[in-house]
Amino acid sequence: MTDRPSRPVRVRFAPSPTGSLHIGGLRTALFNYLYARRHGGSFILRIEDTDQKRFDPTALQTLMEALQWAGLQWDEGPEVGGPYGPYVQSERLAIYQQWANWLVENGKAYKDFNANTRPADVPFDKEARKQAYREKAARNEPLTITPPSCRDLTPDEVAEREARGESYVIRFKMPQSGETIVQDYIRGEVRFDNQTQQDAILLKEDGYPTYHLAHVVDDYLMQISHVMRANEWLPSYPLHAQLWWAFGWEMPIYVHLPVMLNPNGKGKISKRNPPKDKFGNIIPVMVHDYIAAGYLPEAMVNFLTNIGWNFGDEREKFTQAEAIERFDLDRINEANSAYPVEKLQWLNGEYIREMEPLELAKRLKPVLEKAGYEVNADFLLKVVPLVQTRIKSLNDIIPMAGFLFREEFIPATADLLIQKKMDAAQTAMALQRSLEILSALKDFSTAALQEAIQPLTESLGLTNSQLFGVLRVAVTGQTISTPTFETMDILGQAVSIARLKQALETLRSSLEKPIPA
RNA sequence: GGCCCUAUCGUCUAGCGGCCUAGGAUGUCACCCUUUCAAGGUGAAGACACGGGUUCGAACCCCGUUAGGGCUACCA
Repeated sequence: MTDRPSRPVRVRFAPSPTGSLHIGGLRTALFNYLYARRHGGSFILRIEDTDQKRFDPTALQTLMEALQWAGLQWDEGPEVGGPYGPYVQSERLAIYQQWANWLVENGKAYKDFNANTRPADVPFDKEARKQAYREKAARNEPLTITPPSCRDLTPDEVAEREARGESYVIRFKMPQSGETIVQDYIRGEVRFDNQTQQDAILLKEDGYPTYHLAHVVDDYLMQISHVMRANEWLPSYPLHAQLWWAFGWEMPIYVHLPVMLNPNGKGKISKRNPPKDKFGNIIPVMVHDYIAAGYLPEAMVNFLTNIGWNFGDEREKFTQAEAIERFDLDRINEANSAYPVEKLQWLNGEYIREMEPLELAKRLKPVLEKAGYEVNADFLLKVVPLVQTRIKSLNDIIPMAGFLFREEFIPATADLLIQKKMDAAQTAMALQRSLEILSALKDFSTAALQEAIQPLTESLGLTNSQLFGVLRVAVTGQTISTPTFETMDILGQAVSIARLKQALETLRSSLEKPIPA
């Protein structure tokens, strides 16, 4: 098989709007998008909102925001429209009902009136669910209501029960013997024994379709050429294939993508059990958390493209345009992968470092403003070179250089001011002498500061690290900060000197205090 | 429990029967640079899950075991 498509490429991303976009969903969308662009095809966004219980009115907007942030513009779908709309499934109910009835009329599906045999709610939690299945199996109880007794009702019986106003669902008549052989682009042929299959519900009691029906009908009507979806759908693929065959429609190519697992490889990455990094920090799962955390869309896209697929040439860093040029289905991995967050950190840092300072400033501005700082563009541009190699995410600028944008200054305590192998008296002396020099300075530029202060290390018998460290903490209030002289330059002479004096005061009062026992 | 998928350094991956004494990246560690933190430079440690086949030859093909993941809903 080759991934040269035999018909116009039309792929879709079909999320269920239950919240913000999941990071795994973004990757699925991305693979679809890359493939569409690679072959000059169309990328379609379809909203699968057929579960009224999980309806979230804000989700659609958030979802589209996330896709747009990542630069995945859809050619057809909500807002942009298209020739095969509507693209929201809840607006297509009549279509699904029509086709469900067509299946019934043609003997491929049937009305099931046994609403009272509906199984109790399946536990949502994965472990609990698994446990429930195990227990049922141990008691030799049927796991589900198979086979439903309405499968072989006569037309008269059906008409009679319908006339009585009994509610029903429409179930698919799955073949009860033989096997269903399906083709997955990545895995090849997969076989399922039909005896292990059940008659899935296509149309619910409320008239809404299930995913199974809706996606087949829509993919047909929208002329989808490739169904690229997460591999958790593989077990229901035989159902879907049988549906295509029952309708007599030409099937698209199905591509079951590997999924992303928690960083420790245990379980699918999920927001319900948020994964943690090695420091115990929660790793975001939703795209919006990454936006809020200051990740760059270009880094995110690069990162995600590298999981389950790789660029080749041993290149880790590439643009989306470059990825489009050589994206192919044949090199998609079949195995799931643990979510490698640390690579995202690294890549994000790489993108920050190679960015034009002006561009970085533009992206940093809203972050600072969100933190409550007023930002002068020229001033920010002076700060950018000092933070560019030091931040891995946009938000890192707050702890690193937030003090430059704050009105109020939080002075350091004496123990922070005192550097390694120094005492309070020595530190005070260093500050005193520095103050004398700096007060007299006419030129307060980085180079001049360096030149003026440097000789002091020798006369005080200190290392650069010690003396500059004292000044750093005095001026920034932090032990980790932007470089000392550059920072003083930006802060200006008056502010710098005021802070040095303040530090000196802190040390003097600590010297006067009796040493605690 | 049943069914399905998967298995190369900690992690993401290259490899598609001889180019493999298994390559890259990240992470880790060491050293250099150094004004803290970074960045940068140099280097090190680190993997074909296991057992059978097939073959002159196997990380690559087949079978089994083990492990992981998924599905088993009137959720997608």
